[in-house]
Amino acid sequence: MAILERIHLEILRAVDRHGSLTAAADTLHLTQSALSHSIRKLEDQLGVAVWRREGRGLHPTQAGEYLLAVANRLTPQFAHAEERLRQFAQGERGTLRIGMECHPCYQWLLKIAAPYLAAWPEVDLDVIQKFQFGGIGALFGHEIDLLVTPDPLYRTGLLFEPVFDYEQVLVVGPGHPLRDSSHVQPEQLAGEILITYPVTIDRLDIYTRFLTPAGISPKRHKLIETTDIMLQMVASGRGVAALPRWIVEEYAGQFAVFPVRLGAEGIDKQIFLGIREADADIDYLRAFLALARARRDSTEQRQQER
Amino acid sequence: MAILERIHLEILRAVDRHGSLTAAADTLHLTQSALSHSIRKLEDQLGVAVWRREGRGLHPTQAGEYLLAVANRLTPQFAHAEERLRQFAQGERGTLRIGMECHPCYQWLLKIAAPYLAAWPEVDLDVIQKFQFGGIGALFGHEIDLLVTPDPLYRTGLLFEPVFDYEQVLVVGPGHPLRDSSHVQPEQLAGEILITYPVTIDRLDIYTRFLTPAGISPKRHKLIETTDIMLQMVASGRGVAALPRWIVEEYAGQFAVFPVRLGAEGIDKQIFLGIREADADIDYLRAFLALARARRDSTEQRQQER
DNA sequence: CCTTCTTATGAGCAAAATTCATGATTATGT
DNA sequence: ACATAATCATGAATTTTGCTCATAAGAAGG
Repeated sequence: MAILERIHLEILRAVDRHGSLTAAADTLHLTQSALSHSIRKLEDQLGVAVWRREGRGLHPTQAGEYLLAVANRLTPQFAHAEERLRQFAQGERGTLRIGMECHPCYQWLLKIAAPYLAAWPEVDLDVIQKFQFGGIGALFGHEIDLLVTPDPLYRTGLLFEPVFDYEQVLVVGPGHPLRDSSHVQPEQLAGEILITYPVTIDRLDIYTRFLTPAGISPKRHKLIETTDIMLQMVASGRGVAALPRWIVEEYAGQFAVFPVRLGAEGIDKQIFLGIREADADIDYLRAFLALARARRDSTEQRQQER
Repeated sequence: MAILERIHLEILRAVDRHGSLTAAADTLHLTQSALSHSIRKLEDQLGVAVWRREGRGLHPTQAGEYLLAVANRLTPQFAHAEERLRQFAQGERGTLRIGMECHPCYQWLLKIAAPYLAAWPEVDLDVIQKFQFGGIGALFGHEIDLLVTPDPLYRTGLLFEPVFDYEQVLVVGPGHPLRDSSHVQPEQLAGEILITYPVTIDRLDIYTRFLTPAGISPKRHKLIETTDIMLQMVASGRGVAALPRWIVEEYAGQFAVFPVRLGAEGIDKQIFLGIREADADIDYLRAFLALARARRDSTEQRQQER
């Protein structure tokens, strides 16, 4: 069915550039005879001559001119495609699809993204926050390549690694009675308005690890999407929230908000990165993990210095 | 050197469209095994997987998605090129490059061109009037495919055929003493201003076949490029010219010009079409000759009816 | 659980591509 | 003008490639 092949286009181009079959054969690492046979067969199959043979010269016919134009258009695209695929093979190029399962994760990712994109110019990032079957499912189903989550699920085929430790604290406004307390007990929140991100209660540590074990509920529960607005509400005394300590510290200059330890021990949390085991040797993915790891180490050091 | 071939792109597309190797194999008239081997080899050579194999399904990897996009872009271009070349082979498509060696020829060509272009929508006309080595040379050197000339040169490799007969006449204005003469003798032009196209004298029949044999020269010789201006000059009594009788008749309504026979016998001329013998079987070229021939026959008939 | 449908794989074979050797033709240089 | 060198074409031999067949292994569906 198919008559015209890449090799024919390469031959047309080479002959055009080098002026003769013989010269073209050298650059294509074939013999003059091979090219002659090749084009002869093409001409037979198409029923049209590509060249006029005049003495020892070859001059393109109208069909040959047309075919040469096609060759000049298509041949570079083959070469380019092969180069691209080589980059894919080397792990230099690709799209890293990152799934996020927690709001603080996103704040963390923003800090990693900039240096990563600079180091891997041929890699695109794609951040996805809605999954049909949860983050783990998305990882398994190849919807994403990397999962950023506080809840690792060690399963065969998946690899998880902690990349960020932090303390989850209560955030209160400047006029709040708990503002200067060393810590807060669950009972002290019974009369409070609690502001959280709009997710189910079983994914909120302040419930699962603080209020629910003590059998306490806040007076009211408000849902707010963004961190800025949440902190604005807290600063103006309209409620309290639970957030990572480092986020509270980061916003301290902007809003009058104050961290209070949750319980005497505090609630310690970790963010994990999860990947498919099969992807463990993709360069740009390893590089992301390495960057996250390096950042973790330097952060720990800073925290110890305090 | 070259790894990626047209067949790989065809396979990628077929699998994408039909969902499985097996189904794709049917449409490509190959076995499932052939496709499997083919892509496997491609993957080995590129060092990158095209599909993730999951159970009995094939899902494109990032590289596969990219390659599919390439396939969707390039594959139709191959098909289109083959279709074009098939048209070249059938003589349905091409560019007919016509060389013109005489001014009246051009007037004649205009009449042929319209019906020809309508009948051969895929054929382009290209009219060329300047040749480095004359019309015959241009035909030999493949600068043109068809020569319209009053001077056939029968040579091996070329075919000539007369397509138009006409009488070359003297044209005079309304106040000219020769206006109603049955014919003119060379001596009567000795005191005239002769207007001709700007070509060498050996290509002007009024010299070669009328004035020069009688040893006569006109009083002055003016050169004018276009037929309209030439006739305007003649009509206003600024000189006389030599043109085909049918051109004079055609412009008779527009300008007050009158034909006078050159000598008692008149000067009879013919226009010939010349082609390369090797091109004699090109459909769109034969069609042009046939159209010219048909027109000649109908014109002769009209002339006989008078 | 068995059947069915999928892809993968290795061996053998057929076909295609390539090379080799050579001939024919035509520029080129002496 | 003639020998020389360079070109492309061609047919046969050879190598390489691609394809099919037979079959295995794995997964989906009734």
